[in-house]
Amino acid sequence: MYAKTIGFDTDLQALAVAAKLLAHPARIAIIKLLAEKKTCISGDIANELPLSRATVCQHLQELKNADLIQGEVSGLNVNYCLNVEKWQSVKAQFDSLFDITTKNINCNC
Amino acid sequence: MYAKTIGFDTDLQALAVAAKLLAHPARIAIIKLLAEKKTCISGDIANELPLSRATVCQHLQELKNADLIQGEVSGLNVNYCLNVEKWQSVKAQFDSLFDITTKNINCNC
DNA sequence: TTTTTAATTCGTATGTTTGCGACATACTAA
DNA sequence: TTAGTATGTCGCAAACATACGAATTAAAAA
Repeated sequence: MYAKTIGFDTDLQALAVAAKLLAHPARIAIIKLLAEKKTCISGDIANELPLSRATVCQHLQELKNADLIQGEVSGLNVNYCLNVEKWQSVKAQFDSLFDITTKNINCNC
Repeated sequence: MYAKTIGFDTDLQALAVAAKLLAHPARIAIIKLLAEKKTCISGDIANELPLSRATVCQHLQELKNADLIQGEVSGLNVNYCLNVEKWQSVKAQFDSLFDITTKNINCNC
């Protein structure tokens, strides 16, 4: 029942998946931190967010599973890194939606 | 516990809320339909989507509660309409995120 | 080797979203 | 009025998401 995505266009489904990744402030915050390169270390990221280490780690894994970030072990630490290409492609998907929907809008129904 | 958004910046929370609206293909499809003005009538929208009428109605109400669309009764039908200003502001929020995160990325951690 | 430290996974509790049939509402037409 | 049609709401079930303490893993330091 849930997430009955079959029947929708593939690109629509992909965009919905991308949107879901951004549907939590913690994940947006992580992406911003990595992009601004304020910190890369898992523990530091956790310290920046008002959530427990375990929860932050969960969000990190979610972004990692989506290939939006990458983690590299460095001794006792793990350095995370934004996957720039993937992030650009997410941007492109949103841009495409906004391009289509902000052109020739003529709402008079 | 869930949705522990307190502690995050307000704009971050707002963007997460906007992203959640786009986190289902049905809702993206509805927005596209209204923007492309293929149809405005509730029933026609439902017919375009691979979901039951009740479910589509639910998604419509969700978008309406977020003030992203408006519904106007016309006899026995209800014509929906994209709230262009709100949609533009959603676009602006995403644009802002992508602007910040695609400038000066220097991932070498 | 033992201890400490950082990160992650596990288990669990709880809240949220999705989907739909059935019912309710409200307007139209006969 | 009665029947028909278009919408929307309710209530339930299932799937999913979030949060965190506790246990686990793995590397560094003592």
